[in-house]
Amino acid sequence: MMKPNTKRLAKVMKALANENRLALYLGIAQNEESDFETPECNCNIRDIVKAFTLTAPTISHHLKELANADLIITEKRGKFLVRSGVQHHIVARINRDTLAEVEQVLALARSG
Amino acid sequence: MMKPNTKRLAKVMKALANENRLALYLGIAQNEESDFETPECNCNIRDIVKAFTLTAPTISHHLKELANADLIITEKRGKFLVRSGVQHHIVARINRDTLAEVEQVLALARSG
DNA sequence: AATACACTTCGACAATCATCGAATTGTGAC
DNA sequence: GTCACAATTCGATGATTGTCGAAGTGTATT
Repeated sequence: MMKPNTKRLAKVMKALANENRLALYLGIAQNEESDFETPECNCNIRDIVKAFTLTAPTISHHLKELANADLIITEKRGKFLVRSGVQHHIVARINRDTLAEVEQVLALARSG
Repeated sequence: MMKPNTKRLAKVMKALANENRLALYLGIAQNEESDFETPECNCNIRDIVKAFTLTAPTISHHLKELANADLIITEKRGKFLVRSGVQHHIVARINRDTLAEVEQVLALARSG
């Protein structure tokens, strides 16, 4: 079994080590599934973020951190439809490869 | 499915978010299996620690942090056999319950 | 072009953290 | 009791982090 890249893994863990950032990540996980592919989705970051008390700069910072650890993939979408309330700029989804990486190492730890 | 306790989970992640501490944790995982139950084991913390460049206080700090996040369980063992080179004070093993907790949340994130 | 949002970048600041050396405590050997 | 070694506790210190408000950028509506 390959020795895990602790440096890289630690970076991923660090990205999940902040309560708000973790909640953000899990929030994205819950929303992405149904909405990401549909163009009319109102599943942009904003919808998730509304539940947080953090300011926009902080959210932006956290998102960058998650993306930087390859935990999420973000996309800008330029569809504005203010009248109908659909105005999404950024959508995010979970990067399953990274998730799998982490799970693999943990499984390795479990079995010695 | 129960909403994950993000506060607690973030604490666990934080304990794994430092490269050295993560390596320590994985090192324990690798060693515990074979040695923890045998009384003649030379699988004490010291053996693992030898590979690190960190000083004793730092190791102690990291171990406490891991234990505090319920990631490992430590035990003091008072067996000294200096002649034969076996002198172990502390042995540690992985807490599988916590590991399972983490894996569960990640699985939840994977499946949306 | 002017307005309206959504988001990012840029300092700034307090809080937390990783690490160390020195001193202390604990445990077994002699 | 004393010696040797293992581990912890106690500051101290430099580095990193989470958060913010202010200012800037981009994009679409009017």
